[in-house]
Amino acid sequence: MIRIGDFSKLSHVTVKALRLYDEMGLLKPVLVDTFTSYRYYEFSQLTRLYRILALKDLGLSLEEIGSVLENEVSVEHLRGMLALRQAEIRQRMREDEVRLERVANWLEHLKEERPMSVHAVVLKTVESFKVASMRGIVPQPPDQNILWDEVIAFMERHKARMAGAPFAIYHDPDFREKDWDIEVCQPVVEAVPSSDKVKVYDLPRVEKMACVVHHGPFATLPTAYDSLAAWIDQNGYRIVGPAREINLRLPDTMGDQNDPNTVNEVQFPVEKA
Amino acid sequence: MIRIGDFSKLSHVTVKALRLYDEMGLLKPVLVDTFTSYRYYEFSQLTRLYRILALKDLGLSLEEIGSVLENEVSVEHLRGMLALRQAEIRQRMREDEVRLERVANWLEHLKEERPMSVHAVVLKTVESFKVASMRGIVPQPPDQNILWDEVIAFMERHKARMAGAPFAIYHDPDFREKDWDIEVCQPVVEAVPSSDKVKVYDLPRVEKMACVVHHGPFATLPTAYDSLAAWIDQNGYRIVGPAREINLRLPDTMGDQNDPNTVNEVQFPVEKA
DNA sequence: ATACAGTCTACCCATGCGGGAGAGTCAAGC
DNA sequence: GCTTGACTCTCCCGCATGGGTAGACTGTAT
Repeated sequence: MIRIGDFSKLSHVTVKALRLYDEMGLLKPVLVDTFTSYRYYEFSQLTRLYRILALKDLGLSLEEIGSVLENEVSVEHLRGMLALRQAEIRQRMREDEVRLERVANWLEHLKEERPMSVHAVVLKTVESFKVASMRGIVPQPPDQNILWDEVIAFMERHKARMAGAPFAIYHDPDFREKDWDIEVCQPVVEAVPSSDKVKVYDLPRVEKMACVVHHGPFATLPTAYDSLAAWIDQNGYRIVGPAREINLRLPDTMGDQNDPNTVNEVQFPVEKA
Repeated sequence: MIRIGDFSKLSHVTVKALRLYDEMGLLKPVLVDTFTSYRYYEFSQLTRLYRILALKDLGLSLEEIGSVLENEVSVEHLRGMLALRQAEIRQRMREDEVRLERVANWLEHLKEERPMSVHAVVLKTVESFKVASMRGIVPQPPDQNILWDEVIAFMERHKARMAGAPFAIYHDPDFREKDWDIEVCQPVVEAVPSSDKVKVYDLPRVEKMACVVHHGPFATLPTAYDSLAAWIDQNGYRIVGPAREINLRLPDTMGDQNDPNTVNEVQFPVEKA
């Protein structure tokens, strides 16, 4: 019978860990002195300890290891646990690859620019939600207020309640001089019947949406598009749908194109290329 | 100015997380009501929040993000942090590969055997330590007590203190019928001068030692070797040095080859093949 | 007898939040 | 003006696997 320190040296497992395993019931000392509470181990317990370490190496939690050691799990069950672990590890490796790519991308970027001058891009999942929308062809983006007037009137007529910031979807796949295909959308709380011009429907969920927030007058918005496009390219994604431009904070005076406090979010649905 | 719940919906960051970022100083609301303690945010703060998320995606801790955002770190420093992250991620991916291999190996094993009938193999690093050793050619392994007698006498003569379990190193690269090249070693606390027969020296550190504990009479020890060899092979390692057989618990009666309570640990230095 | 190394319990810490309790606040509908 | 329901606030606990420390014993060697 040996004391915990020697058992620790033997096994290369810290005393702290041994005490934890004792407490969790994974490895009880053969004897605990009633008066001093000293733990006493046997050499033969190394077998069990090594089993614990082996299972831990596989990535099982201490609790799982406990049930495996107590034969509380069938072979089938254990197989299931391991298969699950396998899937988890593979998942994490995939994530790590993506992360690695992103880090490399930043390092690349850091060569030229001040760290924080770049627009920060985030990927998020956008759930489905209900909008009142109107789509039409307008000469230039600022002319979309023709569409907005209709939607606003519609909202008031139906006493519909807004459920979020208004936004526009730019359906043209590429840049154009005139005749833009724009859909203006206002999220609504509950369904109201569509009218002739204004449709109410559920915008489908988007699995991966690359988003960037832009802060400044409208004229500077293209820089946000540039950053976003560059990020999408460099991180190995591709655009798979129309852009959304969300008006988080509208100009103080309606239609002022130069208000420096305007805030927009630009979004592109993307997929791994 | 919007409340925390709306800011949360906007950004897809939970209220809990926003409160944490506030507390950590990463993202302070523009206004906190003095009486109600309500937090009020601005749309334009989304930019900063997205920066936080982007840095978090790279794997930086919240604390690191804090210093980056406060411009407390130079571009060089940030580059260093990211390079470090890169190394960490690569390291983890390598580990995951090994883990994956091991899990697959277990799944393979589970087809045939009861889960716990296998010897549990662990890899550990063995630091350098001092031994009193004697090496010689003996007809059969049990004859190594000739060597032991010398070492024991030497220990007593020098009043040397033991620093661990005695063990034997089997220097023959393959199995043999007779004339085994065996070195018996007794770890000692401090250096004593070598004698003619018994040498005292530092056994070098071993980076990766594959170890298995065997519990049972000597005759059953070969099964431990089998398990260990199989594990080494299946996990993509190869043996790069002589085996060690550590006598954790010797037979109750000296030299009893059939004591069922004998405990040994078998070790092989290995390398990734 | 004394010194020193080993061991005990018990508590706080880390990470990035999630969950919940209990109390207070805001906006809308009547 | 009052009620109701949805928000929000501040604590506090939990997670997983121990690391670190303090204060009190204990065991062993000189």
